[in-house]
Amino acid sequence: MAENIPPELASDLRHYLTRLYLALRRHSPINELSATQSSALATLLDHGPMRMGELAERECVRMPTATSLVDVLTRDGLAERRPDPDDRRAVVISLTDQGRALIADIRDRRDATVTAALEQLTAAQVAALAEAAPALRDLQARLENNDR
Amino acid sequence: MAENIPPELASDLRHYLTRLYLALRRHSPINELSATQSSALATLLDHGPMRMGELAERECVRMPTATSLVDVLTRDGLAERRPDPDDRRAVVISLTDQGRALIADIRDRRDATVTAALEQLTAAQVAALAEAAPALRDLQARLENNDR
DNA sequence: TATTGTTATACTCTATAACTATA
DNA sequence: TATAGTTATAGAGTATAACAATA
Repeated sequence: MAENIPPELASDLRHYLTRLYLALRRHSPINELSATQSSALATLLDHGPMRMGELAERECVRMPTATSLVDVLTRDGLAERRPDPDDRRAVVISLTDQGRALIADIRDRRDATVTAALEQLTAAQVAALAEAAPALRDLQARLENNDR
Repeated sequence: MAENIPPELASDLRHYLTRLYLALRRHSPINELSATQSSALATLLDHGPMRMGELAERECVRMPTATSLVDVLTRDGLAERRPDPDDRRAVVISLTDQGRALIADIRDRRDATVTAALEQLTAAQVAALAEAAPALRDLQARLENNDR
């Protein structure tokens, strides 16, 4: 494990990461979906149909919040509730074809935005980012784990 | 400028950055300040007293939002309004000593959280992150600029 | 009894529109 | 008339508490 952490690194990373997220978020498609909604759709796309409780947990929200979120997605034809055949208390949330197409399209356009920004960096900077990507993933995992 | 962007890099970075932000955000001090409030305090700490309109612009919110945010900060003794001596329509927002101490303390604790996670990575990973930090800063700047 | 989900209610954050006071 | 800020109002997102149906 690392021992000599450069003194400013934690502060710099926290600052840049926060700003990057806000910049990315500002590129969220206006007039289409909120960040909350697109996050839920992406979770459903990546992990398949799931029960309300699992969706709430993955999105780090409480059940009533998930209920009202799914209400909106259902109203807009992006997701649907079905009864769970194994447990009549439960519902299973799944994407509609329209929901699947929309979130895939949004992802493509967001990736294109980041690619366009990357193209304005130097080749060395892009290489540094590619080198650091796995460390970013692990850093995130550590933060999540230290959390719970 | 870079030309050959690795195909998965944009997608990976977007994903890790989003998750990292959410993980960092979850470490926000509970029962103390919301993300919105601490962001405003940090802006006031970094840039000194400013008028309501400037605070709104820096926080990327509209004026009524800034007004109610400052209402809360004032109510809690973290900031204060003063008349602008040069323009009797305007107010100047400044931190109180209590607000300054609180935001400095929050920053220190957030940095400590990130440092603790960094210490669990390998030395090579920490080096890769330190190497990539300037590129993260520039990537953010490009995204902001492409935006406006 | 315990669990799954919904309903009721409330607070924060955000916005637009209308207003007041001053420039 | 234009600008700085506030007030009025509304909608999204979040929470806790209380409830219904089922396990």
